[in-house]
Amino acid sequence: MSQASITTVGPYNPSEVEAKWTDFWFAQGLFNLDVAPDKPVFSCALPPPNITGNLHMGHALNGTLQDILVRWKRMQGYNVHWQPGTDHAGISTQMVVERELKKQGLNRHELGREKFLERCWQWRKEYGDNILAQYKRLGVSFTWDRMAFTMDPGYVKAIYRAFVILFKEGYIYRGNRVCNWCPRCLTSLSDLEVEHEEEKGQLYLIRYPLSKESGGTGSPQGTSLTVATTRPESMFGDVAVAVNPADPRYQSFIGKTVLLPLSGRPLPVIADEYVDREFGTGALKITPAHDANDWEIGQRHKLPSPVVLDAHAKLMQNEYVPERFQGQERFAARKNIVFELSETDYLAEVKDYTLGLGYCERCHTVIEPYLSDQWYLRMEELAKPAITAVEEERIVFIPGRYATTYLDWMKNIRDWNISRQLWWGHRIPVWTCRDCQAVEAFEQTPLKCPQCGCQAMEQDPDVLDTWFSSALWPFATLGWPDATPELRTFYPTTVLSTAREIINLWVARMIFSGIKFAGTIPFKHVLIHPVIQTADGKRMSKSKGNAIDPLDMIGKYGADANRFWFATIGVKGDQDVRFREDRLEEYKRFANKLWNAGKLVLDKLQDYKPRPVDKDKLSLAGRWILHRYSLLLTGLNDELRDYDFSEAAGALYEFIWDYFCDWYLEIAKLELANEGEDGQTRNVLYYVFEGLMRALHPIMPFITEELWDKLPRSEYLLEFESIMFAPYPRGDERFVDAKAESEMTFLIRIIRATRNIRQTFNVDLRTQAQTIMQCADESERKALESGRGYVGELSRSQPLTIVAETAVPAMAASACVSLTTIYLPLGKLIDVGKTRSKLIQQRDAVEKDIAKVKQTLDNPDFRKRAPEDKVAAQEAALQLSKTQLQGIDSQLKLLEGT
RNA sequence: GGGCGGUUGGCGCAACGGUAGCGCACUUGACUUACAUUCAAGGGGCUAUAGGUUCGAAUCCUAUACCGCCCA
Repeated sequence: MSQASITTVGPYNPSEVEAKWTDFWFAQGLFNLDVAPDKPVFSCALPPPNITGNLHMGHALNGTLQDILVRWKRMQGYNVHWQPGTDHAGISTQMVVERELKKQGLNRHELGREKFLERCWQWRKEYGDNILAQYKRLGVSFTWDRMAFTMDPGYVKAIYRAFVILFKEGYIYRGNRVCNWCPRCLTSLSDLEVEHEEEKGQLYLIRYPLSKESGGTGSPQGTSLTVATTRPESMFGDVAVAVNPADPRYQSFIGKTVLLPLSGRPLPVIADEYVDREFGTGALKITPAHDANDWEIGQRHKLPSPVVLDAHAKLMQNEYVPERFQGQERFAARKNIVFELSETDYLAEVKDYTLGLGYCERCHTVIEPYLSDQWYLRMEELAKPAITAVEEERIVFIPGRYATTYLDWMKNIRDWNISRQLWWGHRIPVWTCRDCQAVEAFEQTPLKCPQCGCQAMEQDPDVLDTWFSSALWPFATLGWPDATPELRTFYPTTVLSTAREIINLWVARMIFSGIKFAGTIPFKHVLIHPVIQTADGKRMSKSKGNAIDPLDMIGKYGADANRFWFATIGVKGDQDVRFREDRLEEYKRFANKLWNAGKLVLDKLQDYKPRPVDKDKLSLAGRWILHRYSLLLTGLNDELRDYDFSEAAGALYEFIWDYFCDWYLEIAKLELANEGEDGQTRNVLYYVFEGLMRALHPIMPFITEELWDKLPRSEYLLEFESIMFAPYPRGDERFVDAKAESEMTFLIRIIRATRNIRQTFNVDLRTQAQTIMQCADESERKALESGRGYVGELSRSQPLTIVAETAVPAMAASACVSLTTIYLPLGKLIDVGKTRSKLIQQRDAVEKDIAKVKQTLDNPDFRKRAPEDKVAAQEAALQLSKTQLQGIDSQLKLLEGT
């Protein structure tokens, strides 16, 4: 684009600039993949967002952090690939499509499987890429031409390959057991898709009378065993009552028979260690088909497991359920059953009780434990290498504490239910022969039964858990199982950045899948970013209506400002961060500040041709800013390497605003007005500002691209089509200059102290005022002399006298900085009382310092045990404070004379 | 029940064993030729509580309290 200075007035307008560069980047195809084999590789895979989803704060934060790394590495000359794409999200998508259907008065069963899937695909086409367009607004530099979807043909191939491998090796098996069932979604769920919450409920104490055969009366008035349950509606599925074998209360019951209330069915009383004697009455009804723990007990005691609740959680029509309750929904049934129990004297007591309930993660329906056939993945063997990979730190979590989260789960791993009773997803590639009952997995639809050769093969109706497919994401997107150049180049990926809630759900599964299928770990570093909460520390949720839409914020403050905020969050701080709009306001102002600095710089660099800085001809301010700048760059590269995003952002903010704008630019204006041929100011100005744009670019890509585009550029830099390919700057050792640092810091303090005096006495900063600086210390005085120009101008001290000793002027206001005393002979402007209180305030502060340092130094153990340099530092501090105190005292004494 | 994180000026956060900083808010002054989305100056904190380690603790250890997250 063109070189031009900025002529606009008024504040920076991010939306205009951001739209312009988005268009440019895409029009030029700058984000397309380039498999350059000779460059070092940096790759990462975006956690594929759900096709039903919209960009939320977590996505925006995570996307920004990855983009910062990607842009930084790209500028460092790496061969970069950032895999984008979306996830078909079985349950969620099916839910939204069903909701759409419902509006039209339809349901999926009326429509049929094939038609329903067409609707899903239609939905995917219409809305599936919404979120990617939203990501675009954030400025993320995905490898856009490698967009993937978990139902792309190539991806599907990977899934079926993986499944068949696992099946043939015996890792996948059919299991009939109690699983988590959502009666609304009508599917099973894995343990991780169930949310546990506590709720106030009731504990029902029900009498199970001892049968006549066992010596009871068979009625609730006679001898009975009182069992405690939170779920009376499941009682018709009871097959036993269990007590703890060591419980003295129930010894006599063991082996006897009790009768199931309302039904009369006899139940054995069994003894099992599992029963907690403290819970309820210590007697537990056993319902194997409707409780996971009861299932275990039932198995141990070889008990039957009658099913009494159907897939919709309604009481079944079978011989176990009394007719009058059949077809009742579980919660209605509970009410009715409890009512009848109390009417018939079976109900002993109802207690308030806080119970832990499982809810479907997607639709928040209470989970029903349900006995059914499901496909399970045997986990123990698969988990082993995935555990050692993290234990041996071949995979490192950042922050490190999340390795514990992962390891705890992996070490207690249970088999994974991978089948879902859904239609949208990857249909389980297992066929059963209707003739010979052979069961086999195939990558492609089999033509005939491999056993008997008949053609009556029937595919399993269920689909795979979505996480089974996303577990393959880092390599399936690169072409696995084929040995593509992309797979060879970009696998394993460098880093994965994601939210902590999916460490087990997704990260863990990618790790064992990567090791199993791609032969090695899928990534080296796992970044876990914080959760963004509402301003009052609540979880953002669309249904609660308290979620902040990042696109609104981008519209209001600009993508750059939002990105900067995300960078300040980083991954190393708290595990939760509160959303505060004033932070965005702050970074919008920061962008504006930078923009205006750019305006000034461009104005001063009109007709400028880039030239190297002549180090020997630098002014103090030039040396100082180059020193600061070099430290900044060295720090930035270290911080980004260590994933210290917030440190990097903070350093840039401080450098740009506090050093570059507040001090250097002000001084540069003075120097430019006065300097001659050899003057280095424009060289420094250019060198620092141009590099600064590159340094900031990964965090704020838009504004930096715009300003950099307008800057004059050397032949070398002109070769780059965009700042995103220009080299990331590095600190230059030659510019490190501790002396410039200390001198400039001293001068800044002098200027501030002088301004302070003037403000105290209402001396307008626009008028010049006579100032005397007295300093007996030679090196300090020399620094003052060399900075005379800056001090005089920036504190409006004219004429400025610098002396070793002076007779103190009458009626002067004063202040001490280090070993220097500043006097402003203000004559009648002086308010003696004010001056004195000001001095006393300073004196108090210095005395406090002295007291503290003295306390340390007077401690003999300190001198004995503390390292020498610490002792010396304390002594030096004491000396300095003492000198300052003398200065202040002598001024106070003079004041008494006036 | 187990694990983890947090508690620092009014608010949100830094400070990674050596005299507690930043932003917002607040007070005062200034439309100074890049910027009032700005500039200048200022006030405000015995770092949740109780012990301990150390010459020295916001920082390390142990309890307690409260807030929050994850797993069962």
